[in-house]
Amino acid sequence: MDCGRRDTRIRRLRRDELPVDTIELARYLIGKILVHDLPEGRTSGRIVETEAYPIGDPACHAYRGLTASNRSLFLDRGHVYVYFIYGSSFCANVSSETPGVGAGVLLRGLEPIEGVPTMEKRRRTNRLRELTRGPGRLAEAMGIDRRCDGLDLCGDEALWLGSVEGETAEIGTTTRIGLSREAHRPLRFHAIGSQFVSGPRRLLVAEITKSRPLPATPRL
DNA sequence: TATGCGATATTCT
DNA sequence: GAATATCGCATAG
Repeated sequence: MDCGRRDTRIRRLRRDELPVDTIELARYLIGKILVHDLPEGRTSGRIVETEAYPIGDPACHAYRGLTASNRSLFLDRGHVYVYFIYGSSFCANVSSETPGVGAGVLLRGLEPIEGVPTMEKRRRTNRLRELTRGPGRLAEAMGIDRRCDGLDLCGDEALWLGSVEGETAEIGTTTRIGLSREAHRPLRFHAIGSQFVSGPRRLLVAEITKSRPLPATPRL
């Protein structure tokens, strides 16, 4: 892979580039970039693990209909839904269907690109692999909390989705993690070979669905 | 590497 | 009151 003078600037994704389908979006987001610009600096990383929570899925937070807490899942695709779980962690999702339809994609793993020192400070550790591996760690490292709920990732905001040209990941498909309902469905996607994918190793062996290597992390 | 456990806050029953 | 899309630490092999 070319690691020379190529311009690796991150380009903002437009909403019309996002698939209008939860499962397709979950796959599409593997290899894309999540960026958060705050006064303390930019943090960014490559998305390496997602889970789909599609329409009609009992495990989806939108399954029982619109409430005050899950309303962001019903926004047009490309908005953030943030929730707090187990008394300890925030998790970030990307809304994934048309306005009024509730579904989302959980972001579970990120490969840090920019702002590692900021992430280390937020996470209170300097162990690289533990900065952004897992949904709660990812949100904490990126400075994502309930204030981000409802933001438009495709708008002109501090938190946004980006792309570096030419990226394609070798994507593995497995069952989702931490569920008691609908636990059998193959709705978890990950970049094969990434050190920043969560969950037990045995899950990494599952079906390979694409076959081009993830490029080297761009130096920005 | 893997398994188990306790802590914790919010939401819904 | 129960359940939960988790984390960090402990322990065993």
